[in-house]
Amino acid sequence: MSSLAPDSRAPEKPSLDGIEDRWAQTWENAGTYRFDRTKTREQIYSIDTPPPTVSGSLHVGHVFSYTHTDCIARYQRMRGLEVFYPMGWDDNGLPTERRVQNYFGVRCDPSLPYDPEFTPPAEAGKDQLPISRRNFVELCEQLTIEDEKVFEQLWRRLGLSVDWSNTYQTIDARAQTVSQRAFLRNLARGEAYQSEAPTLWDVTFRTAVAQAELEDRERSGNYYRIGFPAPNDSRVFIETTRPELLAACVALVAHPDDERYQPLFGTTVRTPLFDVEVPVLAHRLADPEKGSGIAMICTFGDTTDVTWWRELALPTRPIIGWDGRILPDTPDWLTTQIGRDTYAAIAGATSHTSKERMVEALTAAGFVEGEPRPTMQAVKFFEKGDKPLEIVTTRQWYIRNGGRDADLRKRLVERGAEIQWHPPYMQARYTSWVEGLNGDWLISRQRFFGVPVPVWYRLDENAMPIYDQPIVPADDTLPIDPSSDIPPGFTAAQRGAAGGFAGDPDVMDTWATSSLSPQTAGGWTLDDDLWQRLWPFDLRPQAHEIIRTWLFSSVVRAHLEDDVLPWKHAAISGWILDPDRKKMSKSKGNVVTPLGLLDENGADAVRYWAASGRPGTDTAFDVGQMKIGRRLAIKLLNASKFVLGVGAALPSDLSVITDPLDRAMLAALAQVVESATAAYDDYNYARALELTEAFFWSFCDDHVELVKDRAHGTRGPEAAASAKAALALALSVQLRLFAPVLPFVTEEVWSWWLEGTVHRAPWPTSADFGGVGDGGVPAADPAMVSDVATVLSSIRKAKSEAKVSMKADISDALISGPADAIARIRLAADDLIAAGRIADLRFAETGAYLTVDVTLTPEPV
RNA sequence: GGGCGCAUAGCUCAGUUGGUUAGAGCACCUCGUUUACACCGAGGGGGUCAGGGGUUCGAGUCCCUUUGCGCCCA
Repeated sequence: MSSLAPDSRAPEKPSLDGIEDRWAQTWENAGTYRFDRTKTREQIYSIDTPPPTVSGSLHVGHVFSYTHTDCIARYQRMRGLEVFYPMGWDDNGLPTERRVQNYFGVRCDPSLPYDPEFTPPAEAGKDQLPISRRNFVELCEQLTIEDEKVFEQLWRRLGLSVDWSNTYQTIDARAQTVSQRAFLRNLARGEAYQSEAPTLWDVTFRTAVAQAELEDRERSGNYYRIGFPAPNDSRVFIETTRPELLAACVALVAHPDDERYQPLFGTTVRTPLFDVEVPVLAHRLADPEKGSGIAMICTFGDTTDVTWWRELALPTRPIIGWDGRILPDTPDWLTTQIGRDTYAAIAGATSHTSKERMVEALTAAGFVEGEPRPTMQAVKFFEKGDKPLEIVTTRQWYIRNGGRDADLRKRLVERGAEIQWHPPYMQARYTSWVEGLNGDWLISRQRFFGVPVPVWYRLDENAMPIYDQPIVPADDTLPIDPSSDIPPGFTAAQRGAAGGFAGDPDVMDTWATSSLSPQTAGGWTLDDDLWQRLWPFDLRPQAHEIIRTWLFSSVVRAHLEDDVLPWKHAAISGWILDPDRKKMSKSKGNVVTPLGLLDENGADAVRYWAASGRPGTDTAFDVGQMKIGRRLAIKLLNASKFVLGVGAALPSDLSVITDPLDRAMLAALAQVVESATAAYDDYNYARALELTEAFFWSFCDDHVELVKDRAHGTRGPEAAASAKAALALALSVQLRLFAPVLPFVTEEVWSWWLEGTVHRAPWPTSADFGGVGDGGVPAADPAMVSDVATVLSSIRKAKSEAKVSMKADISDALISGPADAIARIRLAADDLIAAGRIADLRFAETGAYLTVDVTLTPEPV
């Protein structure tokens, strides 16, 4: 137990004003949350803090979920564990690139040389200024540093107990080293590989995207019914929403059981206008109910086309370029004049324009039957994009994640079952995602601001890359940038030359680096001493919408590298909903500024609201809940001022607490300690807060009122000493119970009368109450607390109904009820007489429930 | 289409392995300024626990089913 300060220093008029800045500064100066790396793994609680995307806007959801983690961190710290609680910034990737483009009015053109003198225009112009990749990356770094400051300021205001001497960026040298090293080890073990394959492609950003980044969106379209010339002057009608891909058609397909088309299987038809002979094939994925029941397969219109193409071993006839436009050169599979002329009409056009032109041409030539039929269809989009994805064949890097390997997939599903999920049902998200994987994890991106893929390629005599055997850097040279660094055994002059080398131009996707956040923060391969003290981590806190990306990819990396889970626990936070139960988002214009909330309500109040949200549960944004939190914080100040004002001090010996009511109150508090601890151990900070708060209010309303008179010494020094010791002990315990949620006000009150910081004080246990044995306070019967409270409440009710002051005198009161309850209440008779101003208090052992009959003393007129 | 979750007072939500009379706060009404607290306190009204069926001595809680909402996967 902390030693007692000689004099309490409770101010005359306690206030929350100014305490946030004062304590934030004190904690920083004292290193209160600094991580002590001399502790061993058993003494440490390690947190894999989510690195927020700093280029994104500050959101009240950030405040919400990071508060949850901080409550857990503070609890574990008070439990005596050394908490590893770093902060990372996720700054690479598309959001930053887009922000830099808009902020500075530039765009990256990798073909341009680096300009060391470059300074961005003072104001973003109408047309984006093309700059070199290195200049672009420098602007990204410049801007993210500013963004990080804003985030850090918010976190400090909120009182996160992060060790601010331990931060990282997902683009910094450490993250690059870790990401590249992990990748190269994946490569050496055959877990990373490259493949030239059909890839989902965002034409706006001109990069490949992964399965985890897709989302379906409903789009309206039109079915066009198009007749394919078949033998004997007949026609086979297909219905398609994408007639612009007709030139890419490689086959028609129907379900094997579809009797309408069974006679056609094995025959060929010709594509209208393009006049290419294509086979009619059977495949189970063809839906007889959809359109005419027979579909054209193009390379590639959607992911089903890819499946058909692969399983039916069809040729590749791509016509969509990386920019989403129809390729300019006439393909060689178009051999007839009409075919080449038709193509010439769409070459270079956008898909929208080429669709119009194809429909026009097909209609004019009589191949379209009937009118277009409107339809709604699910179209795949990049989650950050706003144009439908195309599928183009590109060379990309992949990491095996079970998407093409049933055994690995099974192992990864089992890994998910080993995680302790909070709440448990979130495991289902993980399992359904892993079981639905249909390909390996595509990690390369044709972008600029990211960790470079750390390989080079030899160039053949025609200066074409030889991809089979990439040149890898020496491990001790990491991190490298293959676009500026030279591979071993080559000279700078050989870059791009026949017989020379070329660097891989791609960067890794954000998830390929952030999946290594524990490795980056924990010093994997860079600081083995630290790493051994942290790994595997204890906790991954995160939001549920990124279970399929961040959580799963982190499990994959740890599984492949160390054959372990990266953490024991995953705490999944819910979303913030606006009062209309809609998800809050920037685009809906219903976002509240977190700093404004903190200014208006105070950090403890905002934290109180956040901590009231159950783990994993979506929670309504509710300023009212913050007002309650603020009221609670003020109540803590005032109640503490009273307790200390009567001269209460922690007893050196609990035996001075002799009064049965004091002992019963402490016994009840001991139960709260036990329940709140169990709730925290279950990561349920909300439950722990609720239990603590409920006790605190009754402590203030009932216990303090009951013992006030006795504590002032009206019934002798021993009776007063018992009351004051019990009040002080109860206050100390309650401050510690509240500390994880309300770090500022609890620290303020702690500083009035106790040494050190409440945030390193021991979490309360039965030892605070003298142990659980016969000598300990918990041996008292907590039922006395509720019995006496019931009587006090009845007395107040009588006065309230008589519309008199609580100070009014009672001439006599009769308490009736079961014998055991009466016996308990008799023990507090003197306190009840004083609190109720009762002249004559009597008891009767009758009735099943407690009742109180009150006669008020007539007021003198 | 498959799965997960939610539905309790006007509102926001608790309610632990099934167990006395279902709770809290806000809002509303009434009262009270009392040497911790007016950034306050006390008291009060308000519920067919979404509907239906079942298990049980006993169901807000467990099972089945219907409806509505949200999300995940396809």
